Formats: sequence, C-alpha cells, structure tokens
Amino acid sequence: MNTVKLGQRNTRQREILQQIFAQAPGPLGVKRLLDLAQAEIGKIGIATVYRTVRLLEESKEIRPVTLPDGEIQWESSDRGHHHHFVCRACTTVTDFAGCPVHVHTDSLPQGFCVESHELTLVGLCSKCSAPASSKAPARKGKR
Amino acid sequence: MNTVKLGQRNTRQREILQQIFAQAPGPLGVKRLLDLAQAEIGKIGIATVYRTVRLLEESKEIRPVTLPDGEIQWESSDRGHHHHFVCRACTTVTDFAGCPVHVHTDSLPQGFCVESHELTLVGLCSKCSAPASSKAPARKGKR
DNA sequence: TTCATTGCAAAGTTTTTGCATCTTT
DNA sequence: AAAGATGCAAAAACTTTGCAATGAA
Repeated sequence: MNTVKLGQRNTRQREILQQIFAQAPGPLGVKRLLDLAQAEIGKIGIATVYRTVRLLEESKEIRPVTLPDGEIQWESSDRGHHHHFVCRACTTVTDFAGCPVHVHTDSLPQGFCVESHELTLVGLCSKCSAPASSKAPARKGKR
Repeated sequence: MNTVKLGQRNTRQREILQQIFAQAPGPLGVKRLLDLAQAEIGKIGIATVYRTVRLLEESKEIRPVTLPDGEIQWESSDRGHHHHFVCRACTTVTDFAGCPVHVHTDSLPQGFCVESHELTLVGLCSKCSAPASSKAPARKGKR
C-alpha cells in the first residue's frame, strides 16, 4: 500500500512523508509532519508539507481527522473504521478501535441521508487520569 | 434564560448577539453572526463578535461546535444533549435529537476516562438529496 | 465621572500562491 | 530537454490586540 502513484514524480520529500504516515501510531498535524520530515531530510519547507498532504488526501492515501478544537490532522487510510480519543489535558490523540455508533435513521428528519460519521471521545488518557501527576491542561497555539 | 450576567455592562451589541443565539435553529459561525447582527444594528465590528463569543462561551451561555472541516461555530447551551448533521452539499448544519452513541468503556485502553463525546453525521440533507436539484457542493473560504 | 466596551487599524497566525530553481524521467 | 516539484517569500485569510473614543451605570 506504499509507493502509490500520485502527482507524477517520486521525490525524496514525498517519500519521507508517506513513510511517516505509514509508521505513525495516530493522526499528525502540519507542524508535527514538518518536524518529523525535517529530522529525516534537511531541506523541506512548510509549503511542500501542505501541498503533499493535499495530494495524499486527494489520492485517498490519507484522510483528515478534525479535532474538537478545530485542528485538522491526517492519518493513513489503511486503518479500518475507527474513531479517536482526545485527552483534554495533554491533547494526545489515541486511536479507538470499537465503533459505538448505531445510527437510527428514524431519528433524523425525513429525506436525510447519512453517508458517514465522525466520533470523538474526550476525556483523560491513562497518563493524565493517574491520580499522582495532575498536570495543568495546556492549549496549543490555535484558538 | 436571557439577560445573563457576563462582562459588566449591558450593551446593544451584546444583547443582539444573545438574542441571535436564543433564536437560532442551529450553530452559527463568526461570519454568520456578524451578518445577522449587522442586519439588526448598523454598527458592530468583527472584533466585537469575537470578543462577545468568547465571553458567552466562558459564561457557558453558548458552547462551541466543531464541524468536520475544522470550522468552529457556537450554539446556545440550553439545548439538551444532541448532535449535528452536516450536509456535504450545502454545508448546512442541522440539530439531531437522538444520541446513537453507546460507549463501551471496555473497548478503550486501560485507564482512559471518557468525559464527553462529539458526534457528527455527514451526508445529504433532504433538500440536497432530492433527485431533482443536484447543485454542486461548494466549499466556503476556509481550507 | 468612571471604566467596561466598542470600532478601527495594526499585528499575529496559519495556509495558499507566484516564481525562479532544482530534479525526476 | 521537458515538465513536475521544491523552497522562499509574498499574499491571503482569519484572529487577536492596542488604543482612543463611546456609552452604561
């Protein structure tokens, strides 16, 4: 599921980003991607990250994940249907296997057609809910 | 449930925005708020909308709703627990009464504590799913 | 009269775009 | 050599902030 044809040329930058998504344990945002990519390769600009992410998204190799605070991150598409848990303290996003959603189409107004759904659970991850260390919730830049 | 104390002064701009939220059938974004408010009152700047929204959110009179594309809108807090349906064609957000979510805490890693959840259904609203008019999906500014 | 609030414009942020240069094919 | 892709810097788009003027109490 790698080395997918998208765009026309195989560049180092593109390969690195694809590899990063393939190995990522969860969704990644623009800044994170830039940092990870720059660690591998010296030269890569933020514009390339944005352009590549758009390309990967259009070719369906990755898909967008919207966090409760509005930030958009992306993750490899080859993970089955799943949802996300966002820790309100450390803002870490964790994949969540089960799908506790059962849409009762009858509870929607007439004529509405549900094609997909997005669920995000918010709370405290195992680290942050540990009674011992109660670090103060921190907001990242945005908002 | 109006005329709530927040900030210190009761200004015309504040009242208008509170009224707009009270009457709104669904969540509203910044631009929409500005338009609606300007229709009522001549003078009101975008900065005031941002400042007032923050105030209303802090005082819990309204709460934020994040759409799949990352846009944040707000709605009055005095609507019970519910979720949203976003039409992918016209981008209209519709309130959705039922809650088809049943969180099986056992499907989460040990130690995780779920405090809340956000669910968004995406599809076509009754208008857009009507076979007759198939208007082209349009993106609003962002992204 | 006092001081919270507003509008406007400037300053920040984040994302997109133009373009000359570099690379893949 | 041709044309896609990149990096950089400029331009957009969106929010926040500083400040003098306004208006609620």
